[in-house]
Amino acid sequence: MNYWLMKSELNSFSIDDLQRMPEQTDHWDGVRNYQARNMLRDQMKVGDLAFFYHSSCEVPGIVGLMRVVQEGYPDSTAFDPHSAYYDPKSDANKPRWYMVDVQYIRHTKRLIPLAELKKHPALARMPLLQKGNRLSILPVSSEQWQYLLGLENA
DNA sequence: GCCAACGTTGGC
DNA sequence: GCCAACGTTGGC
Repeated sequence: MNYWLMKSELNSFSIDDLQRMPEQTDHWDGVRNYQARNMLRDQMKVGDLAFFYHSSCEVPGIVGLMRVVQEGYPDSTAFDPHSAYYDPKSDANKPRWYMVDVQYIRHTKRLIPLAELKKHPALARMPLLQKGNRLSILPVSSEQWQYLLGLENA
């Protein structure tokens, strides 16, 4: 079982949006980075857990938990000329981009800000905190996962 | 295959 | 709005 952190811009898709979806489930579409694509396509498994992370907002940070409920399959928005994520070079017969389905579990007890994560030596190795890392899908170790859950009550 | 130019991400 | 960091594109 793997752990992940998935970023979404607050004003494009928030954890509240996910909670409001039917079955509190949605596909995580629009990822257009090959490293992230590889994780979506090859590594994320049903039952994996992920933190929901709000980016590009006043206080970026971890806001909730979700579960992978459908493994990687082709991201249909890549084939839709009307989608903001349309990629004319992605061939439906040989899909370039993938998505998974995720289900809302709960909000964290509080927003855990990025600035706070940076203060914890135990988290220093998190890919999220590495300089220049812009990936929207990031792995989290089980130790880091447990540690982060502990911060909820801090 | 190199690399300059350009676009995007995302914190601040 | 700024800008650092990184990825992608395309000419050569």
